[in-house]
Amino acid sequence: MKISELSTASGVAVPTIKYYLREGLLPAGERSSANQASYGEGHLQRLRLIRALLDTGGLPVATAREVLAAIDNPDLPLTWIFGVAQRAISDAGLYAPIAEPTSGLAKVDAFLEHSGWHVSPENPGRFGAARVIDSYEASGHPELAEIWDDYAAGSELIAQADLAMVGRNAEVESMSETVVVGTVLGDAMLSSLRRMAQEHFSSLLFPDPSERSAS
Amino acid sequence: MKISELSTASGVAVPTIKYYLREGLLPAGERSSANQASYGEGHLQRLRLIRALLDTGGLPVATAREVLAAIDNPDLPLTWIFGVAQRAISDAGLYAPIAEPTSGLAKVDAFLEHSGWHVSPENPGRFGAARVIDSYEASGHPELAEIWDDYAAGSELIAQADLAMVGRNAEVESMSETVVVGTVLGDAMLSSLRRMAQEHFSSLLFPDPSERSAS
DNA sequence: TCGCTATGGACAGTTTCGCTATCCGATAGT
DNA sequence: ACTATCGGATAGCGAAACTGTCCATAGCGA
Repeated sequence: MKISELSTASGVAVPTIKYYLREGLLPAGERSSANQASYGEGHLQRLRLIRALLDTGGLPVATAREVLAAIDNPDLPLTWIFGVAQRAISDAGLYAPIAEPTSGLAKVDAFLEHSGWHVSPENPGRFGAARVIDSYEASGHPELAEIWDDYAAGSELIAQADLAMVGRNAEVESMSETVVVGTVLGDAMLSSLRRMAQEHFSSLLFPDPSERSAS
Repeated sequence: MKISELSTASGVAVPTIKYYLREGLLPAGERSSANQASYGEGHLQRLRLIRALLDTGGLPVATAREVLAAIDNPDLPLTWIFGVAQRAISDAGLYAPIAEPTSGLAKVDAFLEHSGWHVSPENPGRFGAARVIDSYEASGHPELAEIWDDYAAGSELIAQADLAMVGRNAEVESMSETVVVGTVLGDAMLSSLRRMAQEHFSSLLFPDPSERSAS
């Protein structure tokens, strides 16, 4: 397969593929001569994975490169892959370490204490959650932090499902890829499900006769 | 308060405040003369809300403008505010309507059918979830769709908490603001909680003696 | 009152990101 | 032999979110 065929097969424009090659997201094809390279099924698969991470997962290109490098590294244990995937989606400033203690950080740590969750201090989620709580307070809506326990209960279910997936077929070769895709796309899935569930319960709480009264 | 004082009080640079004024995120100050305007406590509060939506919620400026306009409109019923907030965080292409049926869309609809969730066809979450499932499949990891039920159960808990918050104090004046902040920042909160819960259950499943063995 | 500084407003410039377009010299295929 | 592609390198583009520069004017201390 040459680059133009890879392009039509994947739906990704040729210059874009060249860009991904340059950026190291996609490994180079097998060079058959000075100006000819051939790409295989693996390249097509990789390209689809790239688009999933970028389009659906919303990762920046630079981050996708790191994640893909982690997938390609066979020496990384699976538990590390989880961490790599986490750090990847936590690239943004939201999850960056917080230097000095804030009110939100204290609340997060208090929760970790009483819930018994075993979380290291540098977990990006710890900083992200702290920042969200601080934002609740800064924007004048501290009461939003009250629903923390229900959020945590939901997250627990979800994370257990995530881990169960790993535990079930930890031997599978492509497991690290599954972990990455699951972690990266999982956030998008959750947001989508929350939107739907919100509408569902909203329609129960506030039945609106003017809209979709009969199903 | 003049603009420079508003700047130091909020930590937002003066040119940035001017930018927000231009973009209509922040209402103009009260003009006292041709080159003097004074800003009040409300402006400071609004600025903090803006930063929460942009920085923590990750909204683009244009979207934040729409959300803020919805908050400012006293005629919108609370149930609509929910929809506005949802559409706001669903601005990206991920949640855009899908024209022709896809495998993912069929799976989402099948779930809605058997779960009894009452969700309108144009709910952005429906398209987002469908796209994620399609990405699972395209990237070669369709097994990830298996955890759907647990994800849905978690989302249900979370959405119920969201709605309970509204039901509890629906009379409060700033409720629409609370709904928006809660919906927009809720996604960030959830992602953070998921990161922490993942680490917690990961450490249970794969105890790693080399790392934080003693708490 | 004088003069310095700050102000509000308009507008142009900057940076980053993710592509996209243009060249170029070297084949591959006919 | 000749022309259409190919790969590779480099430059350019457009959106987004600021940031910097100007300028006429106004506040305010000396």
